[in-house]
Amino acid sequence: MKIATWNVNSLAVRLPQLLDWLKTHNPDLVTLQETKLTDDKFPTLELEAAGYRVRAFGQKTYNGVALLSRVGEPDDVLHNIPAFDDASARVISGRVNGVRVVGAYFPNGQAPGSEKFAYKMQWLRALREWLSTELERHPKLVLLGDFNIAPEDCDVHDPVQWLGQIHCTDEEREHFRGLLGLGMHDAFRLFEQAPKSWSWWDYRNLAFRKNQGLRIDHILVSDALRPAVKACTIDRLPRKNERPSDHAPVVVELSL
DNA sequence: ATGGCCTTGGTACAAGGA
Repeated sequence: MKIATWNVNSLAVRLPQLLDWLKTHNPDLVTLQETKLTDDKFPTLELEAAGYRVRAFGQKTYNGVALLSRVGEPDDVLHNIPAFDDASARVISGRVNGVRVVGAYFPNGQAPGSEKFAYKMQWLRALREWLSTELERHPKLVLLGDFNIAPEDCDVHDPVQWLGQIHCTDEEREHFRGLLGLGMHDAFRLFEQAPKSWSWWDYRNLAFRKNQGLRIDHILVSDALRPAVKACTIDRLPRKNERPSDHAPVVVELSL
């Protein structure tokens, strides 16, 4: 079973690239972030024609997430974090083949000390509390998406420049470790990886060409799934497209 | 050099992203 996550930065712009990528990689489950589409504008027919069941949770202009499955209809589908009132469409979760999949677009946070940073911290607290109960109900759980957190200095092209900056603050990293503390594992780090592996590169400054990026898109698997994890990779190729998303897809392979 | 680019909304440039 292959599960993928991709922040497409507007599905209206990136749909052809997504369809290409699905055809090439045939993932069983996909979560998307920053679709930036209301559900009535979601390209459901095109994705169904590509073999996927489609669940979208979006809004105008910003945010927006989706869950695609070609291994059966997701059930128990939830939008956002229950008990956390949120104006943004950030989380979609569903159960497929006994696996709870939680696809999330974590808040950006803008800058430490800002109101948006405070919202990010509240959101992260609510996510962790919800996931701790969710894991009791669904031991086989995958949390994946754009976390907007670079967990360690090795996930940052220039840790000195990024010291204390958004994505790299101690508070954000503490929350990431808190998620691991629930019994989750960063699938990418279960394997030997090339140094300077990023999932996001700034559109500016030729950052991709210079490989100056961050690893902020992640796939966390629960204790119960860890033995099943066979590989985890970041696919840089779509970043070389003519009008790329600034994020690359991340893929995990499970023997399920 | 407190920015460089891309997307949206809307039709000029501001906001947001990361």
